[in-house]
Amino acid sequence: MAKQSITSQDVAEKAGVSQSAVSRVFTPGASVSKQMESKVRKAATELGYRPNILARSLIKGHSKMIGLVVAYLENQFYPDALEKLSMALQEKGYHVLIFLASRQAGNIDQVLEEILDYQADGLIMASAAMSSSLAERCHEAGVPIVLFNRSHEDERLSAITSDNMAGGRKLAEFLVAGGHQRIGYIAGWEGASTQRDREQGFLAGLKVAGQTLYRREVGDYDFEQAKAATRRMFSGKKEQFPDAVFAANDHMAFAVLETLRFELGLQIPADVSVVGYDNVPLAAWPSYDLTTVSQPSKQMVAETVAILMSQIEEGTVSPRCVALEGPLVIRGSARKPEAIR
Amino acid sequence: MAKQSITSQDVAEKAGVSQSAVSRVFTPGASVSKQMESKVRKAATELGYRPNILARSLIKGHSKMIGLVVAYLENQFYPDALEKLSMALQEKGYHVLIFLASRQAGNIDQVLEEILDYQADGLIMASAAMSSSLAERCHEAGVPIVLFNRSHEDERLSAITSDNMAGGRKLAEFLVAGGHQRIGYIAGWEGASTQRDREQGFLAGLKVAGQTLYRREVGDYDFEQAKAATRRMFSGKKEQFPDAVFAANDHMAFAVLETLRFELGLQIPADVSVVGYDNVPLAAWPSYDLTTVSQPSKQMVAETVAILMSQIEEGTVSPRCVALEGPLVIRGSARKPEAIR
DNA sequence: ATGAAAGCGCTAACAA
DNA sequence: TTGTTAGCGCTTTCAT
Repeated sequence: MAKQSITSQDVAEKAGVSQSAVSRVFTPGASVSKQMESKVRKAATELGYRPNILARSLIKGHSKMIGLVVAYLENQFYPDALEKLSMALQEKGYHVLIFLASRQAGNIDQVLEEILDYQADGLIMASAAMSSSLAERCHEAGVPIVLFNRSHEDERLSAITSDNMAGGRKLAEFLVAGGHQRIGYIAGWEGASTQRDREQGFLAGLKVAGQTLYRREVGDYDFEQAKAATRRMFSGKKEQFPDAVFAANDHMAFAVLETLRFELGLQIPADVSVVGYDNVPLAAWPSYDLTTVSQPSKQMVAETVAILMSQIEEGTVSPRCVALEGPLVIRGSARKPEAIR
Repeated sequence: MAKQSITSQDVAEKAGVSQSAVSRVFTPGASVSKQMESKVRKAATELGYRPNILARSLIKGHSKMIGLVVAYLENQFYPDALEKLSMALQEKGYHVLIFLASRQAGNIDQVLEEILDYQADGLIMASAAMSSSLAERCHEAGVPIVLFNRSHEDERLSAITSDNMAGGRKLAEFLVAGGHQRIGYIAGWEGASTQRDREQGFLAGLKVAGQTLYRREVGDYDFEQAKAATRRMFSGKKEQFPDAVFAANDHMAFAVLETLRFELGLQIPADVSVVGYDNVPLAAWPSYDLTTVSQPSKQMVAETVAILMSQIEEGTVSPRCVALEGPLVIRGSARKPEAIR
């Protein structure tokens, strides 16, 4: 087994030129003559030579790798985002060093350090929190960080989200317009900015209509916990059940729907309306047909990559926070305003 | 912005020792005295020093990075596997450099080369095909490859799958025992070994019972295509509809269920039984309640990592092919044998 | 146990 | 345009 890889030196000898000539041929924008180019390339392909990126990175001071931290892959929003992010970065010549954060995020900082040890040029945090001391460290090391689908009070961090407040408000307005009077809310993980903002917007929307939250339970953005939350919310007298539920994301909304239909035997939306947030692919499947707010993930990814690139390439460390508005997607899981005319 | 990172030289100066002493402190298993250790560590933490892994990799000849190629993240089997794989590798001190293969897999080889340029110590191919010339290249470079959920005829490649033939057979036996007479099959992507093996096992199972396939359509492991395949399969006279369908994976089975219920108004399993393969989380949700074969993803991941580690660390390049058997998970989407007694 | 010195494979001045 | 030389930050002989 020939573990030894081919070096530029090998190519140089074969082509009868200097080692640096070989380097130049593989360095975009270096000055090489036509014949040198072809001579070297010939030798290189014959030997199967490819430059060692690690050595290049060591000199250039950048690795063309982006660290990506992501959790909750069960929530289909994230695999989808991961795919888009990875594709977009690849197009820019970057590659993704991934870390899956587990639920008990104790080890996150440690692994982030490891990612930094690999000289990652930037960091994307899709969900998951990091300590502000680490944020400090990254800042000092000149490694830009952008939060994806999370906002943060820290001045040094860029953050891309959808406009969760506006989205929450739209949902409230829609439910109110649909004639709902007893509106419940299944909260996500309380530590998440998405949870906070969606709820805040939702409450504001209700308030404008002179309503308040009828019931509230916490589902922690988790499927099983959302089922439990639903059971709690729909306990007691049937007449006092909520007539509408907003689950802070689609993933939980599915749990709500499953529980309502199959455990409590309720009709959707005749007995109770359900709305979610994210517009994951599943939301469009007829079984769920979920009314929800669409996260503009394509734009979110584009913004994320753009900010990262500008911070890396221009050395700009002026953090930007962007909240992209996403449309309300009206489907069949909630009674519509027209229906009550 | 202090883009300059702290080097072992900086630490050495601060601690008043040689640079190589610093290196030894951070090299597990090197001989350093207690006082040297503490002196260096003190200076290191004060400066916030961490070794540059790229430089280390350049010397050691390995990067502690594993390249991972994955596609079809909509099929929840893969996010789940990705998570497990990443976790398991992390525990071994490896990190994952990921590449999302797009459907039009033309560029796969190119990106694989890029991953190799990063001196990845090994490669995991979860789905997606690679040219045999590239496999050759990896072999020559001494980079072990293991196929995850795909088998391959190439001698040089290790491959971990579930026992797709056995799984297909179990499903056939189950449907036959359930009294079904007109059994249809929605095939996955014809280029995939999983598709081939599941179908082969399924056909063998039918044959034992004296049956043959009633209808067959191709769904390419894609949701929309599986819907179209279902429409084709259930066209014509209602009396001639299949009474059972095996979709080559759960992802397509969901499409079948949606189409049958909401477009054709059929009852499951009263009018037609549906079974899938993978046992993704969604299969357990009451809306689908899908009878399926479970892929033992935990064991598959463990085997994959074990093989990779042994090939990397021992330099063994004796490819192993493993097919792990997974149980039939009986739920409500298919008529059960008891029901016809 | 420690320091000096020689590279790992490459890029980037510097000459020529 | 090309070759020569000096490193990038680290590990690893080799002396001491």
